[in-house]
Amino acid sequence: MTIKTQPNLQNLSSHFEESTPLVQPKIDGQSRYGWLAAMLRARITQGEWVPGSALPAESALAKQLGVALGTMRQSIAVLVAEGLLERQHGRGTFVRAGLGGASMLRFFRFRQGGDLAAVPASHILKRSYMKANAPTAEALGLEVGTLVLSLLRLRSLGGEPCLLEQLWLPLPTFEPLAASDTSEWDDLLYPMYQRVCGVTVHRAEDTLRFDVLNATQARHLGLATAAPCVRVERRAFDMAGQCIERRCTWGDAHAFNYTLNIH
Amino acid sequence: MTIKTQPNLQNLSSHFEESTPLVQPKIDGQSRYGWLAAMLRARITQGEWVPGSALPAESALAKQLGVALGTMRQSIAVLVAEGLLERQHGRGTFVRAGLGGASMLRFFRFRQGGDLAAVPASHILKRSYMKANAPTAEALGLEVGTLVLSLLRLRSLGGEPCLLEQLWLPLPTFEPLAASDTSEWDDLLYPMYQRVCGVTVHRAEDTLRFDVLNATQARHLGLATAAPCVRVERRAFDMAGQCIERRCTWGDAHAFNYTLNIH
DNA sequence: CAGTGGTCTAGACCACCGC
DNA sequence: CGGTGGTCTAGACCACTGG
Repeated sequence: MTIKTQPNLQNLSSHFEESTPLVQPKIDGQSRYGWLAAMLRARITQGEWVPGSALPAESALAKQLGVALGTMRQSIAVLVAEGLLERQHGRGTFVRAGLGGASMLRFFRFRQGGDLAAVPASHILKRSYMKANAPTAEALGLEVGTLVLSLLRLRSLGGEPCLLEQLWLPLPTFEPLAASDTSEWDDLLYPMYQRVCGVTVHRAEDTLRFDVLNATQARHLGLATAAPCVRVERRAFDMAGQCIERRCTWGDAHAFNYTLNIH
Repeated sequence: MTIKTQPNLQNLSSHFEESTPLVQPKIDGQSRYGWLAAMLRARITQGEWVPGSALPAESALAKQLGVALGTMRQSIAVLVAEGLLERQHGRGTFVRAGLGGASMLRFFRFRQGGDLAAVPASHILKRSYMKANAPTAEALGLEVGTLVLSLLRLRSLGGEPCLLEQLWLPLPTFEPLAASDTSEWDDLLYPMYQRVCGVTVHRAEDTLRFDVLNATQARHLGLATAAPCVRVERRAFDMAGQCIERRCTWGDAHAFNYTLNIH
């Protein structure tokens, strides 16, 4: 006769009053690995293990939660597929550090000298508080008119301007960026969001459109007014799925170049 | 003591002289499921199971090949991830029918009346034999100057032209398309490739660029000469990874709209 | 070397499908 | 109902990493 052991929930009662309970009820009809994955997901998004750090060994987790090793592995595989975790043979299972290479350059061919991994220099042209208009409010899940932090930013490669960006960031999360000296900022924003504001960008959604430059945009990019451009509207999300950045990027349409695979 | 059984290779010797041997040597260092996947892949791409048909049950395959069920499942999972197979709970494991919804419309917003799944009507403007130029030869893996079949095609939604396409197809594979009445052709080419030429389009690679229309293109699309457009260059591949179509598609840049997710 | 994830086994039982 | 894929177990052994 086979005795089906029940998962073991002890040692998990130290947290309470969290937004997502760390010990979740097993929804009827849900697989055990799906339920394990949901619990791990909650513990990760709530910061029990910070991005870049290692989880306990799968064997330890399996024993702690009272499930078989294979089941534990399956639940971890779910989170790896979601991009939340990363496994390294012989080293451990790690919380992913967040998006690094989400460069807008992926949509353009400004590459000079074959340097595909070049990071364009960043120059903040303007920083201001601003009332959210309808698209920004909708993106960030705020009421129209809520105060947000807005940035105007020019990115250059080899001294040549290539991309113009406007960003809208919710408060008070990004309040730390309102005071610091913009000339000291990094060329990459997302690692800085993490370091300065404690926000990890885990996923982004980019929408591409054709557009023409207005006079101000054209001046910044060194192009003619009404020159054709590609406009990328991005929404970036943290690990909990909350949108924490709206961004519009403009680049010369003649430099546009993007390849994708269809399966 | 544990006795490690050796995989069983009997009942697989009926084919020989194939381009990829159905019974492959197990490369040293390769996992058993990787080796099983390679053998299944060869049997699929060589037509042992035609697209849309079912494979034997995983339990039968595992027994036939002398491996544990879990190992068999893992090898099938590889091919599912590659898009070669599709599993349906309670029904079976099937060879995927090929790309159907690879419409170029994904890049444009011509949708009228919210009908997102509308298939634009197809009209063949021209069909001719042509010597492959450098880009076409490179794409199809032919010598420059090799004869290929070329098509000029206009796609319309609600009577309004929206996309202009030129295609280059290798011979003799697509010879059957050279004779038939083009007014009888389907609106979707890929299912027709499969039915008429026995070619399954399994994967495609699309490269997007900004361009302007020449006079002829503009006339067909009902736009002005030199109007801004987006040009999509596609290479389509069969199950064996061979490029079997080169295609250029032009559409109004103002209708361009594409969203992608970054992880 | 100890500790990690990766592979593989041989079972059991469950959930879904179509007849 | 029989046949399919999906879940889960409790082990064993392998391969990689780092001190």
